[in-house]
Amino acid sequence: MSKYSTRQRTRLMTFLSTNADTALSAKQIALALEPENISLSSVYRYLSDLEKEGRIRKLTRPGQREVFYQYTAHENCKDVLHFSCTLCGRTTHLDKVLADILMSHSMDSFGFEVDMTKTVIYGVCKSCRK
Amino acid sequence: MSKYSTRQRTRLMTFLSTNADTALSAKQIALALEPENISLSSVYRYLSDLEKEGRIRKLTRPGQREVFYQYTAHENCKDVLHFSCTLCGRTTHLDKVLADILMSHSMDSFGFEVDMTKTVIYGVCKSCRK
DNA sequence: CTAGTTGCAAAGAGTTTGCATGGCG
DNA sequence: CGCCATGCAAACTCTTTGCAACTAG
Repeated sequence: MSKYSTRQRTRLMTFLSTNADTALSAKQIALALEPENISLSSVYRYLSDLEKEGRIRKLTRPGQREVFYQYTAHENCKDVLHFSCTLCGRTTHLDKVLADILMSHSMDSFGFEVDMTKTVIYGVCKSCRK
Repeated sequence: MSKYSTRQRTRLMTFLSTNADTALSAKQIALALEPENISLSSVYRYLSDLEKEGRIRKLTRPGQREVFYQYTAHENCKDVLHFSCTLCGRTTHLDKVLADILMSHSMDSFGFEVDMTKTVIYGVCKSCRK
Protein backbone atom coordinates (compact mmCIF):
# COMPACT_ATOMS: atom_id res chain seq x y z
CA MET A 1 0.00 0.00 0.00
CA SER A 2 2.73 2.42 0.91
CA LYS A 3 6.05 2.49 -0.82
CA TYR A 4 8.28 4.95 0.95
CA SER A 5 9.59 4.69 4.43
CA THR A 6 9.09 8.09 5.98
CA ARG A 7 9.70 9.55 9.40
CA GLN A 8 5.92 9.79 10.03
CA ARG A 9 5.31 6.21 9.04
CA THR A 10 8.04 4.89 11.28
CA ARG A 11 6.90 6.85 14.31
CA LEU A 12 3.27 5.94 13.84
CA MET A 13 3.96 2.24 13.51
CA THR A 14 6.19 2.28 16.53
CA PHE A 15 3.51 4.01 18.52
CA LEU A 16 0.79 1.62 17.40
CA SER A 17 2.94 -1.40 18.18
CA THR A 18 3.64 -0.05 21.62
CA ASN A 19 -0.04 0.52 22.23
CA ALA A 20 -1.28 -2.56 20.47
CA ASP A 21 -4.83 -3.62 21.15
CA THR A 22 -5.65 -0.39 22.88
CA ALA A 23 -8.73 1.46 21.71
CA LEU A 24 -7.65 4.91 20.62
CA SER A 25 -9.31 7.65 18.64
CA ALA A 26 -7.54 9.25 15.72
CA LYS A 27 -7.28 12.42 17.72
CA GLN A 28 -5.68 10.67 20.66
CA ILE A 29 -3.10 9.12 18.39
CA ALA A 30 -2.28 12.41 16.71
CA LEU A 31 -2.05 14.07 20.09
CA ALA A 32 0.31 11.43 21.41
CA LEU A 33 2.44 11.95 18.35
CA GLU A 34 2.31 15.70 18.72
CA PRO A 35 5.98 16.00 19.69
CA GLU A 36 6.86 14.04 16.59
CA ASN A 37 4.83 16.46 14.55
CA ILE A 38 2.53 14.19 12.62
CA SER A 39 -0.62 15.61 11.12
CA LEU A 40 -4.10 14.33 11.81
CA SER A 41 -4.53 13.78 8.11
CA SER A 42 -1.64 11.40 7.99
CA VAL A 43 -2.96 9.52 10.97
CA TYR A 44 -6.28 9.06 9.22
CA ARG A 45 -4.58 8.05 6.00
CA TYR A 46 -2.54 5.39 7.71
CA LEU A 47 -5.44 4.12 9.78
CA SER A 48 -7.46 3.76 6.64
CA ASP A 49 -4.69 1.78 4.93
CA LEU A 50 -4.21 -0.43 7.94
CA GLU A 51 -7.91 -1.10 8.12
CA LYS A 52 -7.91 -2.31 4.56
CA GLU A 53 -5.07 -4.62 5.40
CA GLY A 54 -7.08 -5.99 8.31
CA ARG A 55 -4.56 -4.83 10.87
CA ILE A 56 -6.96 -2.43 12.54
CA ARG A 57 -10.09 -3.20 14.50
CA LYS A 58 -12.62 -0.39 14.56
CA LEU A 59 -15.04 0.01 17.41
CA THR A 60 -17.53 2.31 19.07
CA ARG A 61 -18.17 3.00 22.69
CA PRO A 62 -21.65 3.41 24.11
CA GLY A 63 -22.52 7.06 24.34
CA GLN A 64 -19.51 8.19 22.33
CA ARG A 65 -19.62 9.65 18.89
CA GLU A 66 -15.99 8.94 18.10
CA VAL A 67 -14.68 5.77 16.53
CA PHE A 68 -11.81 3.97 18.22
CA TYR A 69 -9.05 2.08 16.51
CA GLN A 70 -7.09 -0.88 17.75
CA TYR A 71 -3.92 -2.02 16.12
CA THR A 72 -3.35 -5.73 15.82
CA ALA A 73 0.34 -6.01 16.50
CA HIS A 74 1.21 -9.63 16.40
CA GLU A 75 0.28 -12.38 14.08
CA ASN A 76 -1.24 -14.44 16.85
CA CYS A 77 -3.63 -11.61 17.70
CA LYS A 78 -5.43 -12.48 14.56
CA ASP A 79 -6.72 -15.69 16.05
CA VAL A 80 -7.63 -14.49 19.49
CA LEU A 81 -10.70 -12.85 20.94
CA HIS A 82 -10.43 -9.33 22.34
CA PHE A 83 -12.37 -7.99 25.26
CA SER A 84 -12.99 -4.32 25.67
CA CYS A 85 -14.30 -2.87 28.90
CA THR A 86 -17.07 -0.41 28.22
CA LEU A 87 -16.21 1.47 31.37
CA CYS A 88 -12.45 1.92 31.36
CA GLY A 89 -11.81 1.10 27.69
CA ARG A 90 -9.00 -1.28 28.43
CA THR A 91 -8.58 -4.31 26.25
CA THR A 92 -7.53 -7.83 27.10
CA HIS A 93 -6.80 -10.95 25.14
CA LEU A 94 -8.66 -14.13 25.70
CA ASP A 95 -6.96 -17.46 25.39
CA LYS A 96 -7.06 -19.25 22.09
CA VAL A 97 -9.22 -22.05 23.45
CA LEU A 98 -12.33 -19.94 23.58
CA ALA A 99 -11.59 -18.40 20.22
CA ASP A 100 -11.40 -21.86 18.73
CA ILE A 101 -14.66 -22.94 20.31
CA LEU A 102 -16.43 -19.90 18.96
CA MET A 103 -14.81 -20.31 15.58
CA SER A 104 -15.63 -23.94 15.05
CA HIS A 105 -19.05 -23.91 16.64
CA SER A 106 -20.31 -21.05 14.51
CA MET A 107 -18.83 -22.55 11.39
CA ASP A 108 -20.35 -25.95 12.02
CA SER A 109 -23.77 -24.76 13.09
CA PHE A 110 -24.20 -21.69 10.96
CA GLY A 111 -21.58 -21.76 8.24
CA PHE A 112 -20.45 -18.43 9.64
CA GLU A 113 -16.74 -17.72 9.36
CA VAL A 114 -15.75 -15.57 12.33
CA ASP A 115 -13.21 -12.82 11.72
CA MET A 116 -11.24 -12.35 14.94
CA THR A 117 -9.64 -9.36 13.33
CA LYS A 118 -12.86 -7.37 13.43
CA THR A 119 -14.61 -8.82 16.45
CA VAL A 120 -14.60 -7.27 19.89
CA ILE A 121 -16.39 -8.63 22.93
CA TYR A 122 -17.83 -5.90 25.13
CA GLY A 123 -18.47 -6.02 28.80
CA VAL A 124 -17.15 -4.91 32.14
CA CYS A 125 -13.73 -5.95 33.35
CA LYS A 126 -12.82 -7.33 36.72
CA SER A 127 -11.57 -4.15 38.30
CA CYS A 128 -14.47 -2.07 37.06
CA ARG A 129 -16.96 -4.50 38.51
CA LYS A 130 -15.42 -4.01 41.92
CA MET B 1 -37.04 8.07 29.72
CA SER B 2 -39.94 9.19 27.60
CA LYS B 3 -43.29 10.00 29.04
CA TYR B 4 -45.66 10.70 26.22
CA SER B 5 -46.87 8.30 23.60
CA THR B 6 -46.60 10.14 20.34
CA ARG B 7 -47.20 9.24 16.75
CA GLN B 8 -43.44 9.34 16.01
CA ARG B 9 -42.57 7.14 18.90
CA THR B 10 -45.11 4.51 17.95
CA ARG B 11 -44.03 4.40 14.32
CA LEU B 12 -40.34 4.25 15.15
CA MET B 13 -40.75 1.43 17.62
CA THR B 14 -42.88 -0.53 15.22
CA PHE B 15 -40.29 -0.08 12.53
CA LEU B 16 -37.43 -1.10 14.78
CA SER B 17 -39.29 -4.17 15.99
CA THR B 18 -40.01 -5.18 12.45
CA ASN B 19 -36.37 -4.79 11.53
CA ALA B 20 -34.92 -6.09 14.74
CA ASP B 21 -31.26 -7.03 14.75
CA THR B 22 -30.67 -5.39 11.42
CA ALA B 23 -27.80 -2.96 11.18
CA LEU B 24 -29.22 0.36 10.02
CA SER B 25 -27.86 3.87 9.94
CA ALA B 26 -29.84 6.74 11.40
CA LYS B 27 -30.30 8.09 7.92
CA GLN B 28 -31.65 4.79 6.63
CA ILE B 29 -34.16 4.68 9.44
CA ALA B 30 -35.29 8.23 8.88
CA LEU B 31 -35.57 7.55 5.18
CA ALA B 32 -37.65 4.43 5.73
CA LEU B 33 -39.93 6.48 7.96
CA GLU B 34 -40.08 9.28 5.45
CA PRO B 35 -43.73 8.65 4.56
CA GLU B 36 -44.53 8.83 8.24
CA ASN B 37 -42.77 12.16 8.40
CA ILE B 38 -40.35 11.67 11.24
CA SER B 39 -37.38 13.97 11.54
CA LEU B 40 -33.78 12.83 11.65
CA SER B 41 -33.43 14.61 14.98
CA SER B 42 -36.13 12.51 16.54
CA VAL B 43 -34.56 9.36 15.20
CA TYR B 44 -31.26 10.32 16.81
CA ARG B 45 -32.95 11.25 20.05
CA TYR B 46 -34.72 7.94 20.29
CA LEU B 47 -31.66 5.95 19.30
CA SER B 48 -29.72 7.68 22.00
CA ASP B 49 -32.36 6.88 24.60
CA LEU B 50 -32.55 3.28 23.50
CA GLU B 51 -28.81 2.96 23.65
CA LYS B 52 -28.83 4.11 27.25
CA GLU B 53 -31.46 1.52 28.00
CA GLY B 54 -29.26 -1.13 26.41
CA ARG B 55 -31.78 -1.91 23.73
CA ILE B 56 -29.54 -0.78 20.90
CA ARG B 57 -26.29 -2.27 19.70
CA LYS B 58 -24.01 0.16 17.91
CA LEU B 59 -21.55 -1.02 15.31
CA THR B 60 -19.22 0.06 12.54
CA ARG B 61 -18.53 -1.48 9.18
CA PRO B 62 -15.07 -1.68 7.68
CA GLY B 63 -14.52 1.23 5.34
CA GLN B 64 -17.68 3.03 6.43
CA ARG B 65 -17.77 6.23 8.36
CA GLU B 66 -21.37 5.82 9.46
CA VAL B 67 -22.44 4.09 12.64
CA PHE B 68 -25.07 1.39 12.40
CA TYR B 69 -27.71 0.66 14.96
CA GLN B 70 -29.36 -2.64 15.79
CA TYR B 71 -32.47 -2.85 17.85
CA THR B 72 -32.74 -5.69 20.32
CA ALA B 73 -36.36 -6.66 20.01
CA HIS B 74 -36.95 -9.51 22.33
CA GLU B 75 -35.92 -10.18 25.85
CA ASN B 76 -34.11 -13.35 24.92
CA CYS B 77 -31.94 -11.41 22.48
CA LYS B 78 -30.21 -9.99 25.47
CA ASP B 79 -28.57 -13.29 26.24
CA VAL B 80 -27.63 -14.37 22.78
CA LEU B 81 -24.67 -13.68 20.54
CA HIS B 82 -25.19 -11.82 17.30
CA PHE B 83 -23.28 -12.39 14.10
CA SER B 84 -22.98 -9.69 11.52
CA CYS B 85 -21.72 -10.41 8.04
CA THR B 86 -19.21 -7.79 6.99
CA LEU B 87 -20.11 -8.32 3.37
CA CYS B 88 -23.89 -8.32 3.23
CA GLY B 89 -24.57 -6.77 6.65
CA ARG B 90 -27.15 -9.36 7.58
CA THR B 91 -27.36 -10.45 11.19
CA THR B 92 -28.06 -13.82 12.70
CA HIS B 93 -28.55 -15.14 16.18
CA LEU B 94 -26.42 -17.79 17.65
CA ASP B 95 -27.83 -20.39 20.00
CA LYS B 96 -27.70 -19.72 23.69
CA VAL B 97 -25.27 -22.57 24.29
CA LEU B 98 -22.34 -20.74 22.79
CA ALA B 99 -23.32 -17.53 24.52
CA ASP B 100 -23.25 -19.33 27.82
CA ILE B 101 -19.87 -20.84 27.13
CA LEU B 102 -18.40 -17.48 26.28
CA MET B 103 -20.08 -15.86 29.23
CA SER B 104 -18.95 -18.31 31.88
CA HIS B 105 -15.50 -18.95 30.48
CA SER B 106 -14.56 -15.30 30.37
CA MET B 107 -15.99 -14.68 33.78
CA ASP B 108 -14.16 -17.61 35.32
CA SER B 109 -10.83 -17.02 33.63
CA PHE B 110 -10.72 -13.26 33.44
CA GLY B 111 -13.42 -11.90 35.68
CA PHE B 112 -14.80 -10.26 32.59
CA GLU B 113 -18.56 -9.85 32.48
CA VAL B 114 -19.67 -10.08 28.87
CA ASP B 115 -22.46 -7.79 27.74
CA MET B 116 -24.35 -9.58 24.97
CA THR B 117 -26.26 -6.41 24.44
CA LYS B 118 -23.23 -4.59 23.05
CA THR B 119 -21.27 -7.42 21.50
CA VAL B 120 -21.31 -8.30 17.83
CA ILE B 121 -19.31 -11.07 16.22
CA TYR B 122 -18.07 -10.16 12.77
CA GLY B 123 -17.30 -12.45 9.93
CA VAL B 124 -18.61 -13.74 6.66
CA CYS B 125 -21.88 -15.63 6.43
CA LYS B 126 -22.55 -18.87 4.66
CA SER B 127 -24.03 -17.43 1.49
CA CYS B 128 -21.36 -14.77 1.13
CA ARG B 129 -18.63 -17.37 1.40
CA LYS B 130 -20.16 -19.12 -1.61
C1' DC C 1 14.28 13.37 -11.58
C1' DT C 2 9.92 10.91 -10.62
C1' DA C 3 6.46 9.40 -7.91
C1' DG C 4 4.82 8.80 -3.32
C1' DT C 5 3.90 11.61 1.16
C1' DT C 6 2.87 15.36 4.09
C1' DG C 7 0.47 19.37 6.07
C1' DC C 8 -2.82 22.71 5.81
C1' DA C 9 -6.97 24.41 4.97
C1' DA C 10 -11.34 23.68 3.03
C1' DA C 11 -14.97 20.63 2.05
C1' DG C 12 -18.06 16.77 3.54
C1' DA C 13 -20.77 14.07 6.62
C1' DG C 14 -22.84 12.44 10.61
C1' DT C 15 -24.59 13.85 15.03
C1' DT C 16 -26.09 17.08 18.56
C1' DT C 17 -28.54 21.08 20.28
C1' DG C 18 -31.33 25.54 20.91
C1' DC C 19 -35.56 27.20 20.37
C1' DA C 20 -40.20 28.10 18.93
C1' DT C 21 -44.24 25.38 17.93
C1' DG C 22 -47.33 21.74 18.67
C1' DG C 23 -49.35 17.69 21.18
C1' DC C 24 -50.24 14.50 25.20
C1' DG C 25 -52.34 13.92 29.45
C1' DC D 1 -52.95 24.32 31.17
C1' DG D 2 -48.18 22.48 32.01
C1' DC D 3 -44.73 19.87 30.46
C1' DC D 4 -42.78 16.86 27.09
C1' DA D 5 -41.79 15.97 22.19
C1' DT D 6 -40.99 17.52 17.45
C1' DG D 7 -38.87 19.93 13.48
C1' DC D 8 -35.86 22.91 11.59
C1' DA D 9 -31.80 25.06 11.18
C1' DA D 10 -27.56 26.12 13.10
C1' DA D 11 -23.68 24.43 15.56
C1' DC D 12 -20.36 20.87 16.29
C1' DT D 13 -17.10 17.25 15.47
C1' DC D 14 -15.01 13.85 13.18
C1' DT D 15 -13.26 12.43 8.72
C1' DT D 16 -11.98 13.04 3.94
C1' DT D 17 -9.88 15.48 0.11
C1' DG D 18 -7.38 18.91 -3.05
C1' DC D 19 -3.29 20.88 -3.68
C1' DA D 20 1.28 22.81 -3.34
C1' DA D 21 5.53 21.85 -1.07
C1' DC D 22 8.57 18.28 0.16
C1' DT D 23 11.21 13.92 0.19
C1' DA D 24 12.61 9.02 -0.51
C1' DG D 25 14.63 6.18 -3.83
